[in-house]
Amino acid sequence: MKILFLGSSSFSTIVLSQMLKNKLNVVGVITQPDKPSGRGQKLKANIVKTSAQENGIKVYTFDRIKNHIDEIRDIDYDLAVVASFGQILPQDFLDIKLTINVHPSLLPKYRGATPIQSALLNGDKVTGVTIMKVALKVDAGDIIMQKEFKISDEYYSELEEKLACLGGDMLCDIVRKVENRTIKFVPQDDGKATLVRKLDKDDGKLDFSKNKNEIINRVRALSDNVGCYVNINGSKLKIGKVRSADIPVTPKQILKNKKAFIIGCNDGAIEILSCQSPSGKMVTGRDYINGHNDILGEMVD
RNA sequence: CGCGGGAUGGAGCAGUUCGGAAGCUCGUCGGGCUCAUAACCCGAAGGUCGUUGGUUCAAAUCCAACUCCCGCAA
Repeated sequence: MKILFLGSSSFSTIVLSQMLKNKLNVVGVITQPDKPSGRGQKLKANIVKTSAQENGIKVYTFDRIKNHIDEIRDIDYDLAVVASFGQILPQDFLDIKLTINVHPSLLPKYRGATPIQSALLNGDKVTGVTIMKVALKVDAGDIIMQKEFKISDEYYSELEEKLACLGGDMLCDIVRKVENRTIKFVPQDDGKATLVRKLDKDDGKLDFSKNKNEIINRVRALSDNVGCYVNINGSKLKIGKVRSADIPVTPKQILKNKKAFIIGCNDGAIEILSCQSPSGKMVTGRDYINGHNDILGEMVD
């Protein structure tokens, strides 16, 4: 079965590599064109493109897929697999061949752009991967297969990788079902659907007047993608990893302790395990305190 | 040519404005104190201040070029 893959994020890359590991026959990859990014204005190839080329797969970069329908019709494929592509697929494309999507949530929960972050942000114990037929309405297509995944204490990137691998494995079964014509479609219950929006920098600001779990969940969900931060003495401090600390501290206050970087919150305290000041590298909380012992006892915002 | 910050003993930082004996908080090693400690006391080792060149009696500090690192914005 010849597969055409569409994706453009790190999640896509992992799904793709898992598919290749599972010996699925990926004949082509469609992704977004290179964009200027990073410092300077360097044109940076997106990771899906790089990864596909390394594996000798033909890559098509289409800014708007609806402008390239004829070219796609000329591609010889049987099934299109979409994973975090970032473009809404037009009906013209869906009419060509069966198109399925790998979505890292238990649909109809968390339709939209940030299913993984949302699960972490809400402190969910269980999430999962859904593979469904792509419909015009975003993430609303009929479900083909769904598997649960128990969340332990993963951060975003770890959970993303695990779910992407799970998705890549599920695709194996699905391809087999398509070949055997035993594939079944189950409509989603639109009444139970929730939609999650994109997150931006402001969502990464930590509020230490809130409870421990809320803060920790936010860091787990956002610190390694959008980024989490607090303001100390007027400058932003990026937060990497945190954990709960069993010491009573005034909310928002930095504990006067030279051995660890601990900030009080509503129901206890949070230890900052790693953080990064502007211009600096990500360092351990201990190292940060060593170089900035003047902030001990200060309040964060 | 998108904007900006940085490179100082093993770690994280100050010192650079206004050149003139290498400093802070830790770590390491040795010793002491304590029932005990993310506690304390004493002592020691460890740096050609990113690289190259320039100015100067004198450069971490001023000038020039280069290398590497990072934040923002996309």
